[in-house]
Amino acid sequence: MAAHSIFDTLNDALKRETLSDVQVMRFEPGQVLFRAGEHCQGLPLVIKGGVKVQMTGASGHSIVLYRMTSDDICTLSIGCLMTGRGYRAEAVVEAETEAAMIPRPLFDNLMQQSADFRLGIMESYGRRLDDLMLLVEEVAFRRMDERLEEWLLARARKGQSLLKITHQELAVELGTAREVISRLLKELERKELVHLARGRVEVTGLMNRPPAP
Amino acid sequence: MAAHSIFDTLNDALKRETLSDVQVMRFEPGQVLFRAGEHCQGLPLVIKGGVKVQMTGASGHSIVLYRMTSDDICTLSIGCLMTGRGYRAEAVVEAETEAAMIPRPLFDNLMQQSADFRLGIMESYGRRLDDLMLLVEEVAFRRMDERLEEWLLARARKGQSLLKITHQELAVELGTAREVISRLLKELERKELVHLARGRVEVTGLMNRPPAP
DNA sequence: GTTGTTCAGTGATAAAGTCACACTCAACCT
DNA sequence: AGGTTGAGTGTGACTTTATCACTGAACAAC
Repeated sequence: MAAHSIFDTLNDALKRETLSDVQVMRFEPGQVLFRAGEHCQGLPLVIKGGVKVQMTGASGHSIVLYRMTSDDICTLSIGCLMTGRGYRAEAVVEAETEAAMIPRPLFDNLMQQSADFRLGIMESYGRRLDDLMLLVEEVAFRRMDERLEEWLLARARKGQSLLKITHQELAVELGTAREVISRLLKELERKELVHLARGRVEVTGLMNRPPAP
Repeated sequence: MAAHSIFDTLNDALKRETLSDVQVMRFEPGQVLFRAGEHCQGLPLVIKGGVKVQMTGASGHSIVLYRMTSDDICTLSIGCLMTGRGYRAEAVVEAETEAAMIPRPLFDNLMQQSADFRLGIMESYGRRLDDLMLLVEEVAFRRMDERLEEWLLARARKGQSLLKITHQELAVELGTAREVISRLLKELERKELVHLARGRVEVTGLMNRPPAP
């Protein structure tokens, strides 16, 4: 199934209007799309690249909530745009990203004119809610060693098995403390499932595990 | 600010059409609006009452995700309706509830015709995302004793301080095990902040605490 | 009453989070 | 080159939370 942008569903007139109103921006890894507390300026639609959305608790700990990739619209921004409240999370660019910034009037217009656009937005929202519900369940009930193994395995499967990541970053991925990750990784190394180096985790022996449930 | 239904924003023609298409249903406490795995039949809009939405993990443990009250539309159902997937959570009626069941065609129609209706839906979604993000943070980073105290305090403030609830139910509210709640409550009783009885928690000494952050 | 059933209490143990600090490696700077 | 710096990692000691396996208490139905 070829990925296709939500814009492809628009008719020619709408597409022309969209192209004239939309501002395409480029972002480099590490750049911050928005921070907690800031107000929404426009609605980002990721054309290509990767952005992670994470939030920081009162304790100072952070956790990655979800990721946006090609053709994802930032549902969080819709909420901020509609209610006028500030962001509760922050978005950090991971891979080189192109995003279309949709101004509010254009968004309103598209919502009114295109049933497919509406459907796309609703589906995005549905997926985000699902993601977050799943995350709540994970964080509340699942064991950290399992979650870590699954995370590493998922990354290793799609891409190389040599991951460039620090223990601290892994801790933020799973919403725990760095020490916990360090100890669990040591344990995995003892079982010869990974090989560790500074800023690196090489997955060596997890590959024939049952996939995530 | 008087609560007003999202329907009040509609013009007369739409309101007439809506009233003829919508089926108002009544639910008693304990009834289940939908279960995990089931497919969505129509979009519930709560007119009055209270419904809790909770999910159960693979471990068999449950956690309350959020609640719906007057004028809340079930955003979870929109997602199911749009994507055709089954529910991931279940909805349990807490107080006697009246809800309008909106069929898909009417929903599509309203989304097309009314900007205010669209705005209302978007705002609902925004609130749900916010709720869930906050919940993730709570579950991931906050201490259980604090969360329990805050939960009891919030309930005690709006209503009577004598709560009819079991330890098991409290455990589901906070997404933990019953034993944990039992021990924490015992500790609170020892500090003379609550008084315990079978199926009851009376909040006696928490009232002059700092409100939730 | 007796008999179930739901609810609550508790000890033992394991997993996870917190705090404090030491060590290691790589980059940068005279 | 040697030294300094800072991010990244390892670990012990301790607390909090989760899990397991029970026991007993309160209530309802018979």
